[in-house]
Amino acid sequence: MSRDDYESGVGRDDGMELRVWLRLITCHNLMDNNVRQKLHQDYETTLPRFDVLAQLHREGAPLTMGELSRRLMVTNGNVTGLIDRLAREGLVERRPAPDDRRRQLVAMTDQGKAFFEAMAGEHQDWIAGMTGDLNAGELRELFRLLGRLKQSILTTHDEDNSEAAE
Amino acid sequence: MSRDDYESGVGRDDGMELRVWLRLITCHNLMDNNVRQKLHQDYETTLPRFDVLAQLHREGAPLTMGELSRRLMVTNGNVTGLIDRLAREGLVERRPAPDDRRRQLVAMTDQGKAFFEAMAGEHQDWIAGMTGDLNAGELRELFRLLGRLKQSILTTHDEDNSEAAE
DNA sequence: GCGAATTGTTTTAAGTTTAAAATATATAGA
DNA sequence: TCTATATATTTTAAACTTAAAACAATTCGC
Repeated sequence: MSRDDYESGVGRDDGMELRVWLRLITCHNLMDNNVRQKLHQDYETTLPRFDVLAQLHREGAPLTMGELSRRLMVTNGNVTGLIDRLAREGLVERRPAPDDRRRQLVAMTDQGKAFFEAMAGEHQDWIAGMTGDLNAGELRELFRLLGRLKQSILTTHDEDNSEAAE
Repeated sequence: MSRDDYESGVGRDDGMELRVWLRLITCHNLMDNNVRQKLHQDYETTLPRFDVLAQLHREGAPLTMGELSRRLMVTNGNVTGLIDRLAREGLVERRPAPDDRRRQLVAMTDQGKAFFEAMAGEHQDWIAGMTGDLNAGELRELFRLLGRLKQSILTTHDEDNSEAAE
């Protein structure tokens, strides 16, 4: 089932840029939906919550709301709601930052750390499973080209902030 | 600003699969957020609505709710709400399918077609701009590798439906 | 120090999204 | 036919997400 997807019906003369973009969306959606569903079924949690815990776990220290917002590439208000729910579950806790009373530090609880570590290994297996057909060389080359794309996006797409100087 | 992103803090010994996945998420988020913001600023519309119109425009004919759901890779209920809002804006209209009274056909109105076509060219320019640093060979290779990834995902991630046979 | 601009977070309103249940119609088998 | 099963869509409740406004605290320039 679901042979069709985002790419279906792309005209044969669309630019290569658009075709790359549509295929990237397809891959993202397929993997994203798969991970989301497994987190729901196996751990009764959601991908955004997993992502917050992953950032905190990798940092190994509390992060501010704003830093989480930047790393997850979502708005501040979004993070507020996510942390509310994670705190209600007992997986993280808020602490006032000692040096700046505007800031909130978000720290994982022991329970949150244990919960994330229980998921993390399986999560990596899911990803490895889905990328299993690609050999090491293909993975490296894909990684390299995505790095090129990332740099291209970051250097190109900032021509709109032209009124910042006044 | 926003030098940090989803990838920051990846341990140096994480598998290459995970690193590819994180970088793919980063590229997707960067481009997705950029397109979303431009659609909002320039056309006062949203990416999901653009996506629905794009599918209808490419098909060149009405699509059922279910077919839209499959192509956009979102749930049926999601499409119901999207079509409600697009219909309220006068950009699409619902029609009962002639042969099957369960089905709803969704057709673009003339207004919807004109609106999409006004956006489509600029949309392609946005994508081309963001991918501008990659030459034709890199784009082709990225397209090919994403195709390999897509096939890998589709062939691998279906080992969970083991109770369907009884 | 004081006031203005900046930075960090939350709130608000609207839209998006999912999973699950409900509804309606069609199809297949006894 | 009649009933069970399957398919197509909508509804529901909760969560996610954004943009914009509001609020709070800091920093900067005088």
